[in-house]
Amino acid sequence: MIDTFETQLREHGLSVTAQRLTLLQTISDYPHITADQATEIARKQLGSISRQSVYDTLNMLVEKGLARRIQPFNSPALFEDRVGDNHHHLVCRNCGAVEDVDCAVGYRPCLQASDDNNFVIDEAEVTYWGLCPKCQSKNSKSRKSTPQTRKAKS
Amino acid sequence: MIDTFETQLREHGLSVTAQRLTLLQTISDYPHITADQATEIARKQLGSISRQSVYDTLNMLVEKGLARRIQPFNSPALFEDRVGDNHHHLVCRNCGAVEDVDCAVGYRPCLQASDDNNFVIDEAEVTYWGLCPKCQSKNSKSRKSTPQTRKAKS
DNA sequence: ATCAAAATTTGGACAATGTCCATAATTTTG
DNA sequence: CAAAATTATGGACATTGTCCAAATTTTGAT
Ligand SMILES: [Mn+2]
Ligand SMILES: [Mn+2]
Ligand SMILES: [Zn+2]
Ligand SMILES: [Zn+2]
Repeated sequence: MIDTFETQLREHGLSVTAQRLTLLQTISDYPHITADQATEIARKQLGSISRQSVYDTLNMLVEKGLARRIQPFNSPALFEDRVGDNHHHLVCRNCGAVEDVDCAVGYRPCLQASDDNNFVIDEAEVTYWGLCPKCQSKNSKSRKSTPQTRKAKS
Repeated sequence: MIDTFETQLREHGLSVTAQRLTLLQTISDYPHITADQATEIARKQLGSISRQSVYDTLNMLVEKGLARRIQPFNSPALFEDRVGDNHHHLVCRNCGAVEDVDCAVGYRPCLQASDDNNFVIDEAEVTYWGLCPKCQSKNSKSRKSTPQTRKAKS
């Protein structure tokens, strides 16, 4: 799988470095991860990596279309490797949990704004706000930020 | 008009203070304003107001449904007084300009997620990303720095 | 109008997230 | 392998926002 990552990097004219390969693996394993969490995980692989490299790499991956960045209120940016399918996100107002949700209407329907004000639109980001099942029952008044610990994708 | 603001505050069980009246006026005058910009403007009215009061007040107005907060990537939170109509936003990737755009399909259509994962959804935030007319013509002169655009050592 | 309780405001410290910059190290090119 | 290009590093710095305890203002009841 790391091999595919190398190919992806080369196809985009990017140097192949251990840092980039590791971060590609990381966002593949942990969807909706913060830069900080990615740093922590990458460090277990690499021994060390600078914070700046993590930001540079994640930003660059987004730029190249190899990763996607979402930014819910009250949360640092989250990164994921699921790109190109224009999917959306459910975000819990209480605990910050994030879930993927497929586009409601079909292929990139949201790119049709009612009036584009002469903007050239390339993406529609949809965030559904609410309460996750756990926070509905717990009725918990607690917590505000700090994305919770995440489990790796199986 | 300040009178209406006073009524609004009382109806929500809130004390009426010069700071709150001024900020209500401010977000009415300047849609999509940052907390910092609001502070600057409010200070011209009031002489002084603490940063904390501005945040407290704006957050509280959002909480009470008297204001709305949007948070585009790479931008501080923006506040506006246009609430309850589920309108959306165009954001320029280059200069950050924000424009209102009415809901494409009708009344709160976006609250219909294809699969709600058992979340209780109360809002759908839609952000259309692209380039504003000005930035389309100006080309990439004022682009923000990315790993790719950073200068090599001199 | 006056007073005490409740609510709000203030300022300074602090936290979180992210970028800038110069230099060092690594990777790619030839 | 050496030169050139690219990338990584770390430390300073900027921005945005919150925490906290003391001071002030507002409210509600005499
Ligand atoms: Mn996702
Ligand atoms: Mn708006
Ligand atoms: Zn939750
Ligand atoms: Zn623009």
